[in-house]
Amino acid sequence: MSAAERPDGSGAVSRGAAGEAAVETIQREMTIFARRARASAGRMHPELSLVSYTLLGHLEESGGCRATDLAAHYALDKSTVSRQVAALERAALIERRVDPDDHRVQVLHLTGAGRRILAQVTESRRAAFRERLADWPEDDLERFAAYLTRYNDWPRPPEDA
Amino acid sequence: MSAAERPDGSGAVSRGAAGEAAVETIQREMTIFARRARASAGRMHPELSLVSYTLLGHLEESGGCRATDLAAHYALDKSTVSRQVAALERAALIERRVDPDDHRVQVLHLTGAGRRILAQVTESRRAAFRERLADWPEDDLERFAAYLTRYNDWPRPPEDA
DNA sequence: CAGTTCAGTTGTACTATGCAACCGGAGCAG
DNA sequence: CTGCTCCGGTTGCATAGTACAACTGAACTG
Repeated sequence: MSAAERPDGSGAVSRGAAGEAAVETIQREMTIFARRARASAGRMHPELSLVSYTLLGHLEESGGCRATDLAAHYALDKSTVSRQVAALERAALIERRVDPDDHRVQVLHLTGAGRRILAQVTESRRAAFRERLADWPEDDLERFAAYLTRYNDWPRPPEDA
Repeated sequence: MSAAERPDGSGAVSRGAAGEAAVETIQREMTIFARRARASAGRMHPELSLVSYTLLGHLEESGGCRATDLAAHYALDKSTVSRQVAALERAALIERRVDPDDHRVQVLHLTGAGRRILAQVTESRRAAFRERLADWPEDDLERFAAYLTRYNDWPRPPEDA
């Protein structure tokens, strides 16, 4: 049962042998990437771990949010976020502002230093990517970017039928 | 200095705005993927963490090797590998055979159970990837696979000129 | 006002990891 | 053979990141 064993009308196309091989390759390469990413996640930058970087990035995009939002968005425990936030605050990269409307809430904001470090790390990462992708034709870059986006855009929000 | 500031003849193409945006997207999506992979690496499978899975896979491919080889290949500390190996042995997924030629060396081999679990985890991962990629056209799968392979194939071996 | 809900913190435990120190066999020089 | 060194592997720390559970204090609800 190599290919057309999908009688489920799920909208899926049947896979030929080539498609199966491609899925296999994607799995393997994603695994390799995940392992490497894991290995370098801590030492991504002397200042910022991958998680901290992500949290800071979220604060930048959102223009400030609550720790609980971060936890929910990234499927982290609130205690984990609490400690990460504490560390980032200790490093003066973020600050907490108690929400005047709800004293339980602490809205997190990037500080100037936080914005600076975030930009710096982003730039250093961007440079690394740019170098790594330096000899890719522009067409391939755009297709690869689209594929990655599509890959990550899953599971799609359960588009309530 | 947005684009054609690369007077270095490095073989790199100059990037237009679209190419820059694509690099940016690739960076962002790879970061997202890395974060998710990190989050699920431990609970990838009740039996096997991502690292254990990788080590088992290497043993399968290589048909047995030393712990030091694993450490070198995956840039892990030998102590880390030692402990992982100990756990895998405890779980009876691998066995050690002292090299008769060099009593310092323990050649690691998959056991039957190890092979079975590895195959099972591989299959379960493959099924997950298949589902995730179910509605991708075959052409896109193949291109995506090729892009990922190319991406991971870096830095290339220092092709001694 | 009392009970409940919610944001966040803290205590505890566990896993993964690295570094450094160590152990024991192997190989080599004399 | 003896002694030194090299090397594979283990073990003792220390650290980071995480989760779970219990707790604190504020806010909402009836």
